[in-house]
Amino acid sequence: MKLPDAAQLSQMPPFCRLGPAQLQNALDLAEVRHIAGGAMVFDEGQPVRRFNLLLSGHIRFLRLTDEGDQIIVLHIPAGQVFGIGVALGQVTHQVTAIAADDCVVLSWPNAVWPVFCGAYDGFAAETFRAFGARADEMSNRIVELSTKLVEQRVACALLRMIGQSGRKVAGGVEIGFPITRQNVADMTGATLHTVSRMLSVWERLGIVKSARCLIVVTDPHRLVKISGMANGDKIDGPTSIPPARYARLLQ
Amino acid sequence: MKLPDAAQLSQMPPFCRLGPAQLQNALDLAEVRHIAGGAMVFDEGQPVRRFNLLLSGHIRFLRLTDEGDQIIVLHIPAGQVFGIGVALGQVTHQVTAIAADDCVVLSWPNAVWPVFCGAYDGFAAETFRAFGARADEMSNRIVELSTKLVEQRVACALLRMIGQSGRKVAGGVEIGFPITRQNVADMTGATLHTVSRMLSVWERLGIVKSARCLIVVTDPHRLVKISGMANGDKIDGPTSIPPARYARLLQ
DNA sequence: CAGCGTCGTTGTGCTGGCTCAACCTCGGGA
DNA sequence: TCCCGAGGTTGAGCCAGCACAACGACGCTG
Repeated sequence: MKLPDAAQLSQMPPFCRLGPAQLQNALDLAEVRHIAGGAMVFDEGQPVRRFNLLLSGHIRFLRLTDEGDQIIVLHIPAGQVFGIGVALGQVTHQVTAIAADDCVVLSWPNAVWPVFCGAYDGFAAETFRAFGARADEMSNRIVELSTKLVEQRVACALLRMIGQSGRKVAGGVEIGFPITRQNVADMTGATLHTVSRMLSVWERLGIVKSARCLIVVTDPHRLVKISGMANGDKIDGPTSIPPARYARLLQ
Repeated sequence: MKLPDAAQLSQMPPFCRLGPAQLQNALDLAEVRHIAGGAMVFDEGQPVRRFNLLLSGHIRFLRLTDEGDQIIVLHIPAGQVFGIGVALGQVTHQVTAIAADDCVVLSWPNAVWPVFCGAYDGFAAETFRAFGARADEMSNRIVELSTKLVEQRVACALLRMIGQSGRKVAGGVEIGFPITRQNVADMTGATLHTVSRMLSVWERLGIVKSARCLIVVTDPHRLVKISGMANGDKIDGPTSIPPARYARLLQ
């Protein structure tokens, strides 16, 4: 549980181009929090007072409905800023942030935000970029929820998680933080029961191997096939446009 | 079809705090496009070369799947910048932008972006803010798609549209741009058939009045009731937290 | 080591909304 | 004037996935 140092901070994308003195200065202004897995970082509706940087661990953004459902909107990996209502013009947090595993979080008061943005152009630019990625992920989720079957959505969710936080282990790639069937259900708009059945079948087929709060994908390729994404998602660059896409758009 | 002038530009949030000389300068650098309803502004997968400001009209962001489904991700009202891959670190457009009605669009080459951002702090800040709102909307959509029935989602979609682009008319509020049942279906992840049935029933109940490509909401209050949102959505500020929300989060 | 809470599995029935299908209505073009 | 295509309505049947239900397995705490 040693305190974070400037070297560690300089690894984080928004800070990577700062000099040693600036890094130390940023550290001096920061509050360090060690957050246990499952604990809340901030809650939907709370006023935004500080903005945060996740040094290590994983944060889950979730929304709770009046009926008691919880929906996992995003997972934040280490190295990203989050809870930046100060930049987004939000007085209160729009989501609840919960530590998926043990986390180390730096935070600064809102007033520091413009200082950081002014310190060098890269800071705001890097944050913009991270936000573009999050917007893309959300738009992908909307497309999935609108068009895909539960089975495909679960496959997409697993692939997304091993893509963002996968850890190579013997015989496959495991999801880098504790995850329950219920969590997967909360990500895909399905029920615990359906997800459980699905993983059982996939385990029998040798596609995944799972245990309590742990999922290892042993055959990602087959999962991609199930997920039904041709390749259009997440791969950037000049992709050729499949003619079928225009079925309804053009006459 | 007269050309836009500096006065018009100064109405737009990202430009509202610029002086006359700066406005004229921005205008001089801009390309003006008049886009007919239904025409494409840019397409998913195309390289990002310019960023845009919508002077008037409405833009629809949509995604097309390989199966030929189209999903409407967002509607952009006049006054917002869009297609700013240059800021978000995106080489290619992630969505297709189509004019919902006749639009006037200003656009600038990517290289101008940092110039605008440097010209005054408010430009980047205002764009950030607009992006925060879009992220909120998408996160709301994800929650809706995950937890609500089609009927509630359609009600939410109508309410969102009259909230963003509603026009007061005799006997209700009409959606401020042409919209088909298919469009509504594309927004809610439903089918044309289901939406059509639903609007028929609502018309009989006196909740809406609709015609070809037009929907007028005559009883928004009843629509809110159907949509099933207590009030948690879109209203900002310190809302009290309903205890039911913690049903599953706390033991 | 007993008790309990969390997490997971599996079976059974039911239903919201999709698919398939047929038909209607309006508006524009030749 | 007729035709044609886009948009809209309505009916019938079916099935993916949810609700309900009961049980099993692990790991903590006292």
